[in-house]
Amino acid sequence: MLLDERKKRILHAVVDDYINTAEPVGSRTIARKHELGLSSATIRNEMADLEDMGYLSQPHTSAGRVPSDKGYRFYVDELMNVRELTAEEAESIKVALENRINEIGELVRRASKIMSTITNYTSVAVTPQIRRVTIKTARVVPVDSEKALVIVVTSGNIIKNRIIKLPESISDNTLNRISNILEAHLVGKTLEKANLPAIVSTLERDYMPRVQLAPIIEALEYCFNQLNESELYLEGATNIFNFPEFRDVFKAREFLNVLDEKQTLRRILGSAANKNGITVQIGEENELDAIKNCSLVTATYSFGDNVIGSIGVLGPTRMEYSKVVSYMNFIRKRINIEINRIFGENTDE
Amino acid sequence: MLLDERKKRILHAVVDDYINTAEPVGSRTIARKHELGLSSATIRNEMADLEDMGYLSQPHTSAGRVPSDKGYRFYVDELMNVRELTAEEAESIKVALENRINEIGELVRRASKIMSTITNYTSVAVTPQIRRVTIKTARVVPVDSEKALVIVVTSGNIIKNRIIKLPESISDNTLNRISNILEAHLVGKTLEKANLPAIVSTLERDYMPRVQLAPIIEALEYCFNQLNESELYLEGATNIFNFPEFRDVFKAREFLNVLDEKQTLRRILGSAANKNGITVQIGEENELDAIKNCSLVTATYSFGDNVIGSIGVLGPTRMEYSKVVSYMNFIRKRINIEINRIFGENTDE
DNA sequence: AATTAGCACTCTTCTTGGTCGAGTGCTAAC
DNA sequence: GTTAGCACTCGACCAAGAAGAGTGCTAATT
Repeated sequence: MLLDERKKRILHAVVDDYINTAEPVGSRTIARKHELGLSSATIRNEMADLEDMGYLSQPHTSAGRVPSDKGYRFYVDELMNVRELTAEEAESIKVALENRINEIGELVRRASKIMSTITNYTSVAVTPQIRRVTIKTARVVPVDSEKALVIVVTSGNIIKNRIIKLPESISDNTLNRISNILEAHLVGKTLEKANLPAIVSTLERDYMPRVQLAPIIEALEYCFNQLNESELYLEGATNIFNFPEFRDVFKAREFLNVLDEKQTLRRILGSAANKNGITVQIGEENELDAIKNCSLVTATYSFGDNVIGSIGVLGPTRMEYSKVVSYMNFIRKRINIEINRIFGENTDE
Repeated sequence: MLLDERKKRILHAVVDDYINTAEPVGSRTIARKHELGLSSATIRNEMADLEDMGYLSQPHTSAGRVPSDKGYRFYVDELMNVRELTAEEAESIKVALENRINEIGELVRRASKIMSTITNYTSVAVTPQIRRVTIKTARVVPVDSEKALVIVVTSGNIIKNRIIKLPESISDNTLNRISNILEAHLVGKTLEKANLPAIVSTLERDYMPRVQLAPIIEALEYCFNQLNESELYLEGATNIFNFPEFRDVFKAREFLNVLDEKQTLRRILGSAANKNGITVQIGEENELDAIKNCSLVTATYSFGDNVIGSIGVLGPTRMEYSKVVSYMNFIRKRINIEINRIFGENTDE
């Protein structure tokens, strides 16, 4: 059954009110605060209908109404007003995201930080875990007489490095030669296509003893593994204490425990990353039991046609959806723009 | 006034009991659990004395006794048994700290992690912020046609790097020449003694236009700044939820907020770092109001004769001091040993 | 036929008062 | 000096009652 205009207006009012106050909303309150031109009795009848339809629920018989997950869902899909940011808001975010950032990790971290401070919820973000990332350089740099540094830089300027201990002193020239061979084999390749055994045999043909190569190859593998692992940023974890729904220590603890499980968080964000654009997951819609009283707004960001990562805002189901989505929309666009700048048009086709 | 043997035994019993149960300890409990050969009445009298002297206090008239900060202080200084770790405990920590760690940051982070999981409290650690750190290498490595990577490695194998955008394409050879000049000027120097202007003039004498040098110098400065900033690691923040003293949300929030303020934490740890060895700060002895119901056990670690950083365990004043100190003793020793290994005897005199 | 006023009813929250039990402090006996 | 005994204190717990917010239903109104 569809909702008529009046029911929509009332549902809208209830959700707005509950989001603001965190208290069950009564018919009188609606009649007073919102100019609907209806008496509390009429509203009462409508609210009873909305409850029958599953959009609202009552904590107990003589309390006001609280939106159900279905109610929030309808609100998010049909009712809420997503606004454009003002010129000033837009500008300040824009500046914060383009200022001196040459690295994709830093970009995503800052975006997450911004979302968390603006919305007062918890923000989570993952850096790209892109198999498509290509290697821009891979070198071995001498550090001292017995140690060297293996460096890998990929498109997006993601840098990984690893100190290695050389089995015996190797001359700078030799390291340079090795670096050149590494680059010849690796530059422009994706991680998947990197063929380490081929490098080993080329180097051996060049009279490099295998024992000296071992730590270098090991370090390269280490760097590649690190590149495959996306990093996860978390901001504003303690913001939940601002919300009455978490004034119970057990609730708060459960929430914070979820945030401690990086692996789980990554999965949650990842599952939203399949879809394009902005996704809102409300309460029971979340897979994870521990956040079934929370909502998660995620946005994906892309390079070219490929979704490469996502950023999310996690808060109580009683979330300021319109605010979060409005900002998320904008930030998402900015991230995409900045990513294109960082990856650079010419180095990655 | 000094405490006689019997008072000490009773105080010891009260503190032990309270640490275990978190409930005020009554005279009957002591008489029953601990074989002191005294009736509850006698113990009652002694406890009244201990209260007069300030070692114990009563939450309310008809409750048992709770140790005061002064009581804990006496316990820590005179009563508690610090034990040696068993061979197995020692071995497993030893292995965890030497396994594949070539970097001082990673070492400290793992030590912190170990302390937090073993003790179930929150652990904090700062990496060295050493002006005495010397530069082992400084290079500019080409990344692609328009970007390069500036790398600085110091003793202790602390690595910092920064991507720069070159104003115009510079050949690999030139970058190599620049790297050589950087190394000539910087290797073996401490950060303080690094003379960037001298490098600029040397490079200019070598016909490098200043505009091309600017981003390189800037990146070096960035790396040096990063090196001056010590990193801070935090483990087991949510452990506080295990303790009844934090079942009040406001308490928990206050505690977690302190942990969010990296700057404050650094100061707290730093102020303990003046002293040598292990320090225990109990309740009101802490500067910071927000942790006046907590105790902090800190240990410093050193390279050579210089204290270069510290690691701390933060928990309720009702802390298992003897356990924490026992483990801290051992971990501190291990960190010192590993640091000497990582810094290496020959590269830093 | 839709809306509204009115009212009885329900359920939570807050307060009050009373009991229970743990633990103390004091006194007198050992 | 130690201990048994007892009156006393105070928080924890529970039940009963009052207050208040909000509902659902019925009957009156538009």
